[in-house]
Amino acid sequence: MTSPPVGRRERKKAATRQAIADAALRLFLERGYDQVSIRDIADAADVSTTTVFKHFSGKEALVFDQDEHREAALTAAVRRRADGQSILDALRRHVLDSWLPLAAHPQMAEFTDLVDSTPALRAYSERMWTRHTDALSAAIADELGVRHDDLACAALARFVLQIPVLARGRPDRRAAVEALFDLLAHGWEPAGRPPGG
Amino acid sequence: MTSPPVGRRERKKAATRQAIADAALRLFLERGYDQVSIRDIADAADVSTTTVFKHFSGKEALVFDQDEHREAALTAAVRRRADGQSILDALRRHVLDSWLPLAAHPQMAEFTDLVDSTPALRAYSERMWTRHTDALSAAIADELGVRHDDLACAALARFVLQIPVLARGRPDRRAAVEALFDLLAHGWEPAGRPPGG
DNA sequence: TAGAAAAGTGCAACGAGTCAACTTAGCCTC
DNA sequence: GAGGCTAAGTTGACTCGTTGCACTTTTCTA
Repeated sequence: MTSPPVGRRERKKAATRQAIADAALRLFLERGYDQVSIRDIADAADVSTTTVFKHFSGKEALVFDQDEHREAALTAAVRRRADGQSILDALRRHVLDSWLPLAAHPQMAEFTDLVDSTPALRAYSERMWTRHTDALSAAIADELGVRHDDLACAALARFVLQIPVLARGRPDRRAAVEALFDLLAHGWEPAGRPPGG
Repeated sequence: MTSPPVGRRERKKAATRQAIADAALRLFLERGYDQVSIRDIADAADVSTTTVFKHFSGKEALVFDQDEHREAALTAAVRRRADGQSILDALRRHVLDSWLPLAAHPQMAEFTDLVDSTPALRAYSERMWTRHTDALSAAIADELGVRHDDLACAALARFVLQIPVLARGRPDRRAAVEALFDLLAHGWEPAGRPPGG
């Protein structure tokens, strides 16, 4: 994935970072997020608390350790989609191919429980998705040849990024993702089916 | 609006609360959110920091002082809509009638600037809207006669509540709200107009 | 009038996060 | 290989949001 650190120095840095992340995850799963302090984590990783903050921007970031590629992958899915494929279908493909396997991974279960049972982490997790709205919106606008602040593009980006959040916790995630993309594609009031009319 | 506090005690309590809120807003507008501490506010309102937290759940809550009626109004808009009106149209009416006038109020301008320029407040503001998703989703499900965890209802509630967020900062808010409801009603890919196809 | 209940105070504490000064260790160049 | 540069890590003190506790004052009620 990423090129391995070459010097001893960088290897040690990476090792320290990993030790912190490992200790944090272990303690969080053992005791719960709120019952673990940064000091606990620093002690377990045998570093000082300031070192923890040198490697991670905050306590929540210790839980979500890999977010770099998401934005790039997202915009690439739009920009490098197959000929004739609509943007919405490209995004549907991307979510189905990239996010579903991750979410379905069995090792992910207790991790997901941790996030779902901690309000601070739930909020942070949603923000992680929605952080990419601007980039995705710009990519869509480029592809459609409209201005970057186009309202429909901004809305589409925002709503698409809510789909993983909405599908999380559903028994059949794949079906949920498909249904949600269908709703975005055709709307809640397609001619002849006004809900509650 | 709310029945006026009757006893001396409740009047004093309300006065203290108001003094805190006023001091907070004044200081925030003067110096910026991050440059004002709870202790500053307590001093300005001539109370102790503990008293501040007896009246407000946290620092952000000092900025948004009135959120009670929103949820009730939202679900009522769905449940007590006119005969033959679709749920989506009822929500569109409600947003246009209730939220637009508030947002357009000129006195609101510097307040909006404060919120927009402070990341913590932006995030909190979005959470204030989305906090009502569950209640709105349940109301919609009731009206449609489907289960409370129905996916389409949950998605509709969530997306509708994003509309004020999306419309904020647009030059023509009313047009933006209308356009966004139209998108939700008919989708991004109505037959014959596949975007980017 | 006594006393419960609520409102408020003061103080101390905790945890997250920052800052500045210092040490250590890898790396580079002469 | 010596000396110097730099990044990683340490230390300790500090700010700030937030909570808990013990206490006083005010107001309502039996």
